[in-house]
Amino acid sequence: MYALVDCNNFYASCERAFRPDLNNKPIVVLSNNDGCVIARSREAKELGIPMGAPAFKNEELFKRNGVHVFSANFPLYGDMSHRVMSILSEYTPEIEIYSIDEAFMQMKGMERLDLYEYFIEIRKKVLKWTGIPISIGVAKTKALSKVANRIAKKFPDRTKGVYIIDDEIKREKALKWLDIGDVWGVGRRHAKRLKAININTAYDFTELPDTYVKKYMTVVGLRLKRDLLGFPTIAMEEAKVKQNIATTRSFEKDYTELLELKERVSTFAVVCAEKLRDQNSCCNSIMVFIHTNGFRPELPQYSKNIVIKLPFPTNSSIELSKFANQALEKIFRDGYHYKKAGVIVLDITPDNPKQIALFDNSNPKHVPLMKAIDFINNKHGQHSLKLASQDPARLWKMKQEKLSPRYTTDLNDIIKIKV
DNA sequence: TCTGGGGTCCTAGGACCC
DNA sequence: TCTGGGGTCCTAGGACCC
Repeated sequence: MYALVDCNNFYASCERAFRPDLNNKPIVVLSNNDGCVIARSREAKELGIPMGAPAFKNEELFKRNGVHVFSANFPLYGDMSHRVMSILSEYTPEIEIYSIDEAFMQMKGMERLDLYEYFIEIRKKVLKWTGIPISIGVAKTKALSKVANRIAKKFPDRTKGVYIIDDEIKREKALKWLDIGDVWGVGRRHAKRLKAININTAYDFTELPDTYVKKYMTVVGLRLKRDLLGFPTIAMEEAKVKQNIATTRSFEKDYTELLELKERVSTFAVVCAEKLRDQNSCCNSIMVFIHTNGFRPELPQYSKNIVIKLPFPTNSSIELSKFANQALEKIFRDGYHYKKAGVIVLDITPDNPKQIALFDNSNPKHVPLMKAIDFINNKHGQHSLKLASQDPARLWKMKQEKLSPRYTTDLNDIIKIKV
């Protein structure tokens, strides 16, 4: 059996874990720059606040209903995620961390356990140790465990947050209940096409001929169909190094000068380099893009990206910053109001062993230098040391007016208890 | 005034090889 | 009249996930 464990309203729950006064109150968490709603507590969902709603369009609604608004605090969410996952890891040797708030657990060899009781216990422990409520779906395949998880979430009172699909009757009933658009792996496009031919539920989908599924949804759709039928087809995946790493941001205001953009791009490249070193990788290509603000159609629009093939594989902040700025100079045009930029490192290869170029003119001194920089930044706080091409004052330059403390990752922010 | 950020996989078609 | 067969690599675009 597979279990899918999913944290309920994860970001909102993280904020609430340290603010018990917000129990049963509506909470929303905003994206970077305090832009859009990216998480809602149950109470906020019940107020009809849609996912992705721009914050500035909903200020009235927030105020009227006493909604507690938070800027995204990713260091907090990342750390809380880590805590939840490490508890789950104690209950099975085979776990796949699928996203910041979800994990698949394979329960091979545990057939004789009372799985319902087992997961109820896990749920209690996670709640007690972290303050995060979770829902758990269990079934014969990964896709079906996703379905079971939806049922656990939808009917918390009846399921106590754990639902198991363990026979054919439950499987059929669940699939007939689930709207096709809510099936894992069926997005907006496929849902629309399927509904047009009167395929409305997950069950209808499993009745389609293989040839049709293959034609319109490729082998991906075919695998999904098999998995929903109860034949394990989508396998557990082991943790892999990333194939692409992106660092991109919208700005808090428009930029018009090349110099301003260079500073941003330099910072993004440095962060990409840090992420590369963190997974012991180098990149062989780098992409830089810039955009004007698409929400202001009255202004002239421009967007462009460029990929540069590097002369040698590297994860040096200095090299990547240099190449990123060379790339930027090639695509920058005067006379536009830029709102967003990003750096993406591609063609990622291992740091060791490293394939060196025949005439490799990379500077070998960068390796110990980066080690020293990482050491210092780890010890004295992220980005204590920066390149001179970066703004010494600020890292992201984002609007973050409702930021909560970093309760679990910064000693200065640790929670205070009255005595 | 103000609208996020970060990933994966698959396929078709073009360019090239012998 | 009539013009082969078998490959690889790369890229862009589409679809999906959280």
